[in-house]
Amino acid sequence: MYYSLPLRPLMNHKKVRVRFAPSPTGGLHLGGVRTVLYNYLFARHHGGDFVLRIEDTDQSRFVSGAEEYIMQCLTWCGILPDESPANPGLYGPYRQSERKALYAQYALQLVEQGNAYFAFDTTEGLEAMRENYKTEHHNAQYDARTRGFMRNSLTLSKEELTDLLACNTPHVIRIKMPVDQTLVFTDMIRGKVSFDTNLVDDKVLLKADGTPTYHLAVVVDDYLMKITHAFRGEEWLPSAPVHLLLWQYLGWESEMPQWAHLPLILKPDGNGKLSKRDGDRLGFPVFAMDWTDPRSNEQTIGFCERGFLPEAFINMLAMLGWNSGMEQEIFSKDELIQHFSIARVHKGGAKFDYEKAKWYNHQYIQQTDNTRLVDLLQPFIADKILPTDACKLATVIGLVKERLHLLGEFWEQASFFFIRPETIDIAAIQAKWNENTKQFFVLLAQKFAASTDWNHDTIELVFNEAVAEAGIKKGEAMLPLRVMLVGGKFGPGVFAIAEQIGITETVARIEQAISLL
RNA sequence: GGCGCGUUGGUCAAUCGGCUAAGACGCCUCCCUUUCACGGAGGAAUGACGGGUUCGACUCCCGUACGUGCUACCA
Repeated sequence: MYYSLPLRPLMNHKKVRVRFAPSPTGGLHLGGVRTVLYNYLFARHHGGDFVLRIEDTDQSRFVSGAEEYIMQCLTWCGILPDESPANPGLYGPYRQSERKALYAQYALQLVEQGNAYFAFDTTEGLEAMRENYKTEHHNAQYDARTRGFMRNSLTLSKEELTDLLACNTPHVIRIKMPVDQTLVFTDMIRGKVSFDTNLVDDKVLLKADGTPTYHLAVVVDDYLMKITHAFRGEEWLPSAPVHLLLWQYLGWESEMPQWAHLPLILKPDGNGKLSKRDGDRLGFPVFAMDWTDPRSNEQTIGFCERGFLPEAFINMLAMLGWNSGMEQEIFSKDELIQHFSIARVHKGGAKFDYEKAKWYNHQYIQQTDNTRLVDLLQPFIADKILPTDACKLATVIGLVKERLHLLGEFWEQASFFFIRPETIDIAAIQAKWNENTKQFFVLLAQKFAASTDWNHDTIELVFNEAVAEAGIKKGEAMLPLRVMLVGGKFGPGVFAIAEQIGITETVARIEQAISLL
């Protein structure tokens, strides 16, 4: 038997509605943010709604604070949902734990229709089955081959079943996978995908505690919330036939959303999908924002706290698995919305490249104006900069921004503007140091101290005069002056630095350096 | 093991049968800059493999290899 669902046009008369449905179990991963982003871009592009639904049915994995954390991340990224637990629309509640009562009726309906059944097997019973029926070529699973040997409503007599149910014997409801069917559906990214029903197991739909598994919950919720397009990670592809069948069995086939299974984000080295551990191991963030596990108190750094601009983070993520087809790589959020199309999402997984991510951030730092950078920089310098220095911050940022890839690098690039360097690279000065240069710097300090005008042009004029009077080469003095003021061989133009730190401090740093040589 | 999905430089990727295969990151060289960076110019580096189909294949088909995902009363 061959069964297929027709592909409906992408743009139909219904309003586009998409959802992001995370489990509140911990930090929000790069892949998660990208899924949100693609949902958001697709919804905005088509003038549709973007819904946040919290999939918190598994109490054993629930982590307190995780939902609030997810909202914070979305807020930081600037990709807020139109409907969410915090901002309900017409299709609430938006937490599965609050929708618990909804699901059982549908599972029961499936049992009545003969598409599902009660199963009373214990953990031990299931383990025994997996052990007994596995072969060299097949893993044993709960399916047409094995369900006839298990304790379920297909094998139990009517009386036994009634008794068991009457005694509230713990049980689950499983879908009854049909035999010898080929299920075909059209994925928006992958095209036609097909599955043999004989190879899919009888997934649990309703758990013994009465909560639905993901399989039942997505279908029911997507239906009730009128979701038209469903994006999720590629790891869900193997269970798509179960969901397809559920839409069909529940009689909602014509309402089924179009699926798009997104490619995975892989680790930069080696193989496998990117995990938090890879970030720890290779020294880059994996979560959008800092996450502290309430149980272990383990802290994990986020892109935000590492010094990424949200626009850069979003831009970088958008390009990881999607491409506009143009040469342009820097896209504002509005441009992303305008150009995004699901047809241009890649099929293959993409390795995450932190260097490229930093390059995006670097680009955004360059094009962000200094006053906004002053605000963004606050968390990174609040404990370092005196309030009296705050006014010159914008100027300093303008001077050093072109060498920043992360906001957190600001202090190492600019601390000398605010405080005297703790150590200076004496060796770099000594290479050019002799009695003549020493006399030059003594003279220079005197001239600086006597200056009335103090800006980079006048400073350079004074410097040139001193060079001429001392009879040395300018090249012999430039680098030592830099090292005296900065501490090392780096930083913006030396006269601009002198201007910013002021006459007194400039003279003091020169004199201190001379005394050390 | 089974099943699904994938495979263009080290990485992200363009190409929808005409390719002398874009561009970006990273790397290297040079210029600019008496520092570092920015900027500019250049360079090295790519179609997994084998069969078809075709006048012509990176593009289509098949096989193999490799990668990856799933194979829970987790999502």
